[in-house]
Amino acid sequence: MSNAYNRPDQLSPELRRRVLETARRLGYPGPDPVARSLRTRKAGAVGLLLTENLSYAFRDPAAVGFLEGLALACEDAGQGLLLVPANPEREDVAAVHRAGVDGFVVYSVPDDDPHLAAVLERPVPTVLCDQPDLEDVDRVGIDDRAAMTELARHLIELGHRRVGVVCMRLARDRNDGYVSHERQQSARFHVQRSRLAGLAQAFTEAGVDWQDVPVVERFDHTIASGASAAAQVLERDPRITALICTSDILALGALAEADRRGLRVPQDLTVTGFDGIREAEQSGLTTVRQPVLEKGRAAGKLLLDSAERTRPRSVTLATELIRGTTAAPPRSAADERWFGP
Amino acid sequence: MSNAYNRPDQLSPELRRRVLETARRLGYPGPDPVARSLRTRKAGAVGLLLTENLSYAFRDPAAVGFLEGLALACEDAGQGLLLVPANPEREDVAAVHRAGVDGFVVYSVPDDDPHLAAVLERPVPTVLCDQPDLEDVDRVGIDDRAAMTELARHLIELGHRRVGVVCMRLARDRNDGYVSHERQQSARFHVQRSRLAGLAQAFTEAGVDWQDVPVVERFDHTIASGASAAAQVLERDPRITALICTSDILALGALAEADRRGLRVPQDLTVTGFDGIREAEQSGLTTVRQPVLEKGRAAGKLLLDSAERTRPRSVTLATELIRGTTAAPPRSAADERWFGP
DNA sequence: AATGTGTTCTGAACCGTTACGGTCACTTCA
DNA sequence: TGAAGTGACCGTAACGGTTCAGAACACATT
Repeated sequence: MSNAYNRPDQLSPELRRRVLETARRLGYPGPDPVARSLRTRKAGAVGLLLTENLSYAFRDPAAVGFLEGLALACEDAGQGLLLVPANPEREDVAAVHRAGVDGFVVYSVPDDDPHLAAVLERPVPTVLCDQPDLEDVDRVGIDDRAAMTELARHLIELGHRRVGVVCMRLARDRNDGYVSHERQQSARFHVQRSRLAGLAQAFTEAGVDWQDVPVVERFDHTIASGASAAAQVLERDPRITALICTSDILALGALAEADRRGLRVPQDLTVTGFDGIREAEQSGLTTVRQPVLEKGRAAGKLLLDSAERTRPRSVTLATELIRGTTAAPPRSAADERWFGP
Repeated sequence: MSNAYNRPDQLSPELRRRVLETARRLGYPGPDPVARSLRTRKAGAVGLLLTENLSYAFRDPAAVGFLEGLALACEDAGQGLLLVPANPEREDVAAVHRAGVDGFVVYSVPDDDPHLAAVLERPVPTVLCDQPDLEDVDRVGIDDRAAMTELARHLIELGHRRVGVVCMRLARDRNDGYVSHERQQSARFHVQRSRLAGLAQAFTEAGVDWQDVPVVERFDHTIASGASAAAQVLERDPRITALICTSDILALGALAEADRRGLRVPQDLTVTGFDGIREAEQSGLTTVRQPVLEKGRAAGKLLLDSAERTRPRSVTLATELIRGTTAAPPRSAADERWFGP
């Protein structure tokens, strides 16, 4: 039976014909993929875990880029890509347990995510993306911290000393508002933690007291969130000369808010992002371009070539600082800095 | 064993503890999802078939919107979403056979696609999207033909009579160039066929000989393709006053080409699209907005509520004509029309 | 003590496939 | 003619769960 479908060379054409003929007559729909998977111990698919509403992945251009790269790698290997429905609100890990896959890619989830723990318990290879190094697990990512430090130094060189920060969700709980120093350091999202640390380092080195820098967090990663967060920063300290956002999406919101307030960018206020999505570069934002597609592809390859080399392996991709329409701080602000307020 | 994990009420806490304890000691990784699927006859996932390179789905905003909606529906139902790697070049149907899913959504593939045939042979519910009605299969889509007719009438009202068309791939073979009348009618992609038919009807009714209207096809669905196709149309007949594209992506390319040629839009040339993607509406394109997200969600719901109602069912969603920066034909062209060239 | 009732636990059948080894017929060559 | 070799075909045992019938046991009732 099996041979008739999958191994035509193992039997005579005559028999094969006969088998297929009766199969059709009996209404046999062809070998069952699940049973086959059980027997061969291969699901023919890769699982993707992202702790966001699944649909979010399609709204964030950076995530879409990552998906595209990952899909590319899967396609090359003839593997399916299973999007695992992991709702961040509910702690329902069942979906992870039920996923019939040969391996997992985990994309930017908090360190303490129960879904992540569930994935690691499964006896299949796993690749972590945008996560800290974990024992015995493959990893792919960028040097968020160094990239952000570079961006910060660029601003510092231009003369910016009074800055504000808008960042994404730092942990699983919703905390829309100011971020304490403590919360910054104990942030559960590796990416956000690293980026903030990079900023803190650069500005501290430049003699700025990081404690005084307002950092505002938003749970939802949308342009609207970016705008409202920017507003909150500007209300706390209207005299900041640069608004650093930890993602382009947030930065686009900040741009909108600046516009609403009649602030010219970059003359009155410099805004920066992170990721290098198309919309951001089009709008002239200063940002860090990271190879999201390449990241996805690398994650897929790492997973699918699991045999290769000694594991765990770690891939760090290069980033590039995009100098958009940044400007020196406005005169008044610069003067203030030199002569006091 | 099974009970210890899934049915805690069926056994004493003491035994459950003991079972789990020894399981852990033996390094048992928890129930195997594939074996469970085999027994329960549920894969817990929905398959998505699109005959494009998988990664393409993430590059086309309309497709991304569809995916988002579908993902939304799957998430609600706690189902995974499996992207089936179906390469349009190779006729490798194996991936369809190997997909462990409880049902399929098929998104805009040609009528004669072998992958589609393979899906229909599988004994699982299926929902077709942007496909013609098929016996015994659920369907969701829009009225492409009527929508395009409406758009055409709008142009006709403005006075456009000399138009050109840029369309997407009409069949599985690559045919970058002019499209014969015959090829138009026998197009294998339902969506493209319907849109062309809608145009033909409206313009014929307005007294335009459809045979004279240049229609140029492009295999790849990219902005660059749109631009080159627009160039081809304009070379064939530089005096056209409106360029109708069957997708926004192509239309964006046409806009770029118009710009390159120094043609002002819409004063010198009117350009229209189809889909209503964000970039298109931002650039003021006249287009038909279709609810892509809703389409994906509807497809998912239809599939997941398979029990409900009598099948097959058919859902047709509403579209909306977006009147962008269309203009009447330039004077010269209008004059020509009245007084001859 | 025998019977009934309810609970906890055990064992076996089944899901549909593939891998493997064995049977059998038939060819080849000494 | 018989032994060895070849290839086609077939039967069976897993794969790892879930489910369900019924065994075993505890306890209450007559």
